[in-house]
Parts: sequence; structure tokens; C-alpha cells
Amino acid sequence: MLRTAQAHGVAPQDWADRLVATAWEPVLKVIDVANDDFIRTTQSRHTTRVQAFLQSLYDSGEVYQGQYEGPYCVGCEEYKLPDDLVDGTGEHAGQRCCPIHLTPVEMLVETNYFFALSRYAERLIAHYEAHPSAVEPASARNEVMSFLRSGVKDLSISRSTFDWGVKVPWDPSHVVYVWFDALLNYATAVGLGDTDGPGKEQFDATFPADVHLVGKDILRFHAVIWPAMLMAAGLPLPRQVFAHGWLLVGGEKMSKSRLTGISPDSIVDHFGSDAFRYYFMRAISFGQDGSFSWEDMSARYNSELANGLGNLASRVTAMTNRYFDGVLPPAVDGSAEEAIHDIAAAAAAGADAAIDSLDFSSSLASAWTLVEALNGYLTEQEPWQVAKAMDQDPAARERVATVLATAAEGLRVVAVLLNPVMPKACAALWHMLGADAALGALGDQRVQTAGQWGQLPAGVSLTKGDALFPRLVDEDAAKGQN
RNA sequence: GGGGAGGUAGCUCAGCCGGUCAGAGCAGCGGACUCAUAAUCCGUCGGUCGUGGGUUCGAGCCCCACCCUCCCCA
Repeated sequence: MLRTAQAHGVAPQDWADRLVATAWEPVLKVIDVANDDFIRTTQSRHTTRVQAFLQSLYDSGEVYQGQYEGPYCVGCEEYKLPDDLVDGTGEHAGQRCCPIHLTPVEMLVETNYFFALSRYAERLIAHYEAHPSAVEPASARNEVMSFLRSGVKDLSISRSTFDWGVKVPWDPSHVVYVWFDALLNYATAVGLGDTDGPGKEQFDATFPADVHLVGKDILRFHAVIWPAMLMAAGLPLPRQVFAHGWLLVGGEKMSKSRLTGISPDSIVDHFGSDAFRYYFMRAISFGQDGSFSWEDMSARYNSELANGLGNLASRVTAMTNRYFDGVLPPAVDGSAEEAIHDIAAAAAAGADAAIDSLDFSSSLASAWTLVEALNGYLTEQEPWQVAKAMDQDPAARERVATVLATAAEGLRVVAVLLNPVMPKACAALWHMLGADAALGALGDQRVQTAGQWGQLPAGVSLTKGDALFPRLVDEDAAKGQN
């Protein structure tokens, strides 16, 4: 960080500000993410609380002075073990290099401060044995457990060779090792250490977290160091740390530092933010690595979003407009309708339950059983056929009404279930159904009760708006490639 | 080097504690239908479950070795 800033001739703070403003915060808008807070390690609400936390650990003997010497990788911001190093190639030939960054390491000797991590290995093992779900998925838990059992050493948590970072309060010639203080973001953001006021209120209300979502590469920081820090400070542990995998492109990891990623902007420009969110939630088994390709995303977009959900909304609204002037008629249910009611209830319950275990893909799959059932229901009931006798036969009219009312109510359930993943399309669907006037804002609907049948009342106005997900033609699919 | 995962139909992936586990979706092929975004619905082709051994009455699922990919190693 420090060196990159210097290389660009700006102060570290300025460089960090620039990165945050141009690279990170805009992504939230691009993929339409709700963001309650965005804390940075350079903010005073963080640094002052870190210092207080560290001081208390120092006072209680959890942090002590020691000495460390070893090869250090600037890119990793970590010391390396000599055995891990690889021989450099090309411009780095003849030098020992970081196996990750493939750049030369430097030998550093420091007198610095250590956190007594080793004291907590046994307690952590006991904790994870007693609470298996505290680290998910199971593959991540295995890694953590075997690491803990293999022996844990104390952690060097300060640096004196540069001054970019949080100052160690009792020894300003040292700054805190970035990973140590960065983990504290989880606590400093919600008022760690405050004894009164809004900080204390927020801390009491939100800490510890129900779940930390982290990349699998930084699992160890979150599942070993972080809980040990909390134990040392007498604070409660998070209920769960969940390690997610990588997105792979052409079999290679998308990477910030190696610049092999495809930017979210280019994907969102092409497919839209809803499809972006849907694709990555649906196509990837969360916790494992997942492959991205334009071809696969295009295929899923067309078959699932355009042909599946979008077209369903289109046919329901179009027929309601054609046969009932857009006013939703009442239903008189029969066995076919009751089957749909059951599927809707099961889909909602399944979608809700899957989210609780962070199984986003299954949640969407569950919701999709209703989309598919509704498409099949319409095809089987053939309301367009029955409608031919509507004017002469009241029974036919009632039948068409029932089919469309059932399909519309089914879409209401779908909209509520999918809203967290596709807020823009679901808002459009909600409006198409005339649900906002009758049921209020989509965001106020509860997923937990979404499966209860019969909420969208007869009499609401259905409109056939623009296609929820316009089909993409081949040229479009090919355009974004490379 | 040590540790942790993954290698299952053309593609992306499910398969919990071993016994209809050989599956789903998409693509492909055939049929039905026309309300709808050339959409929908039904049917169908398709895999010696990375390789080689082993345990078992029986193994994608357990054990050993090897090959390939990914992650971690203060």
C-alpha cells in the first residue's frame, strides 16, 4: 500500500482514498447492493477503538514484546517461511520469491509485539468441536481444525519498518499489523469499547455477528486469529464464519492482484444488475469455486430469466388484459389450483430455509419450482382455448378467471421470494401485478409468509409492462466476449 | 514440502451417515400447443462417476498410491 502510493507520488491516505472512491464504492452501485455501513481502517472511529483494544490486551498480558526475523512479502503483507519461497524467473532470476506474487521477498528483522495466539488453540478446538456450524462449509472447518491441531504460534502484530497504519499506543514507533486491526473493523464499526451513547447501543444490539462471509483465502484470519482476539478480550464469538470460494474464468481465479478478472461493469452493462446477482447466486454452489463464462450466463439468462420468469409474467398480464381488461378476476379453486397452492407454499418454505443455511442456489431453485409449475399450469389449463366460449358460457368465463387469478397470485409469491436477489425486476413485476396498491411496498412483504395463498385480491389492475428480461440474441451474447 | 478441497453426461453442477446413486438444468433430437419475450409443455439421446489397486455380500460415496486443478501455511 505504502509503496504503491509512493510509486504514484501520492500520500498513502490519498492513494487509499482514490482506490476506495474509484474502485470499491462504485461496485456497490453497479451491482445494486444495499450497504448499511462502509468502514475503513483509516477512520478515527476505527483507529481510536483499535488503540484502546490493543492497550487493554497489552495491559492484561495478551500482547508482549518480542523479536521476529524472516523473509517478508510486501504484496502479501506477511512474513513467509523459507521453505515456501520459490526461485524467481525472468527479471527476478536468482532471487527467492513469494510463491503467490512471484516477486522477491525481503529479509526483515524486527523487535515487535506479539499476540499470545497460542494460548487459545485448545479453546478454539473445543469451541469448534462443540459448535460445528461455527465454520462452514465443512471443507473450511476441516482446514481450520487441522491447522489448529498442527500447532499455533504467537502472532507478530506490529511493524516498525514503516509508519503507515495504526500507531501502537504505548510505542508510537510501531504500527499495528494490518490484519490484526482490520479484523477489528467488525467491532469498531459498531462501537467497540463505548461505555455509553449510540456506540454502546449499537454494539449491544449487533455484536457479535451472526455470520462473517469471507473468502476462503482469508479463512484462517477469521476463524483462528479473530476469535482468539475476542477470547483474549473477553468478548463473545461470532455464531459463524462462512468461507466462500472463487469465481473462475476459463479455469483461472479472478484476481485483483493478477488482473485476470472480468469487471462487474462489463457484465452488468450487458445483462443488468438483477441478472448479475441472479446468475452468481444461482449458478454457484456457495462455498465452492464457481465458473463464469459469457456463454453460460447468456444461456441461463435466456432460458431461466427471459423464457422462464419473464415470459410467464408476460403471458399472465397479456391474457388478463385481453380477457378481463386488466382487472384481476376472482378465482373458484379446483384440484389443479390446490396443487399450485401447495407448490407455492413448499417453494416459499424451501426458499426461506435454504437462505438460513446460506444455500442461495437451492433457495432460488426452490423459488423456481413455482415459476415452472405456473408455466406448466397455464399450458395444461389452456385458458386461451377456454376463453373462446367465455361470452356464451359463464362456466368458461369463471374457469379462465380462475386460471389467471391463480397465475397472478403465484407471481405475487415469486416476486416476494425473488425480491432480495432481483430487486429491480421484482419491483417491476410487483407493479405489473397491481400489488403495490393492494398490498403495499414489495420491500415490506415477508418471505416467511409469502407462501400463504390468496393475498393478491381480485380487482387489482394488471398491466403488461416492458419485458422483465428481454431475450438476448446471439450477437449480444458474443459482443461482451473477451 | 505440509495441510485442506475438487476432479460425475457436450457444458455447469446435485449426489447426506456405502445398498433403485448413476441424477438435474442447459445444449441436442422428436412431438404437442399458440396466451406469451421465435416463448411454453411433453418425450428422448447421452456418463466404465480422474487413473490403478484394496476393504466389503455390495463403493462416485471407505482405505492406499498416482495424475490434474484450486486454497492455506503466523
